[in-house]
Amino acid sequence: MTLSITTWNINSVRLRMPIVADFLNRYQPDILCLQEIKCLDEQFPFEAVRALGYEHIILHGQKGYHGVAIVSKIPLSEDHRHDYCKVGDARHVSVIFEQAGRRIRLHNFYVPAGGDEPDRTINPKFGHKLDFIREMRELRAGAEPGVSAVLVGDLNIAPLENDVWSHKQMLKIVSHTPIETEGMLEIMREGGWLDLMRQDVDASEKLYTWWSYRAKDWAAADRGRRLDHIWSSPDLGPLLARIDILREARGWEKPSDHVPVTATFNL
DNA sequence: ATGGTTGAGGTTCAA
Repeated sequence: MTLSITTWNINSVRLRMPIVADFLNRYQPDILCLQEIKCLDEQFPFEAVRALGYEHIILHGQKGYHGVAIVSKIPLSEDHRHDYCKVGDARHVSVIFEQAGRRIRLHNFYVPAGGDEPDRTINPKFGHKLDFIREMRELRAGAEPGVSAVLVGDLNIAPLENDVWSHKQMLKIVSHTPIETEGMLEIMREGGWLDLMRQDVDASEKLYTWWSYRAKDWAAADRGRRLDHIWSSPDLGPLLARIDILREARGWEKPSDHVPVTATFNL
């Protein structure tokens, strides 16, 4: 039995519903995790999503900014929303589901972008990002006995040299500064998480999930970053069948600046 | 070194 989970920063789910429908119709993942839905819970396009066969919907919405959603063909239970840094942002939701007799906790994150200046003394948004990822260290892949774990989302950090188009030129750019990349590796080490994308694609290869809207020609310049991630507890590592990064979605009509990333498991 | 684009909700912020 297989299990497929997609993560996608959608940058307004209401505006982007046509490409969400195209994606779900074509690829049919079991579960889709969205970030930056940019709407209140009651504004979510429930009917359109349910009509596509995704009847189980868990939201943590917010007016205008942020917001995360999990839509699923598989029933979802035990949903939680953690208010990181206690600022009232909708940046996390988690659920438990069951597939092939296995219970899995799924976390969906939208980590703060952190602004432009990588110095918390002059940029509070960068400080917030550092505090947020520090708090994420508490999250253990093995927190619940008998329950496997998957963590996905837009983590807004590209941790490895080949997660950015130029390591050297990006070292002082927010998303690839050492304090962020080391902080992310520390979350993984302390929490016992596996980086499933890098299990599938060697660290020597460039790997991107996001391309800026500001480039004249995103595909030609190809100055991407790997900001979106799929992690799991160690027991799921050997069960990973493949990772698919849908680069072509960056070229769709009215695209998000992030593309869908899907992990498929053989359970 | 700089500026470039997008979305939501309003004449500006966050990304």
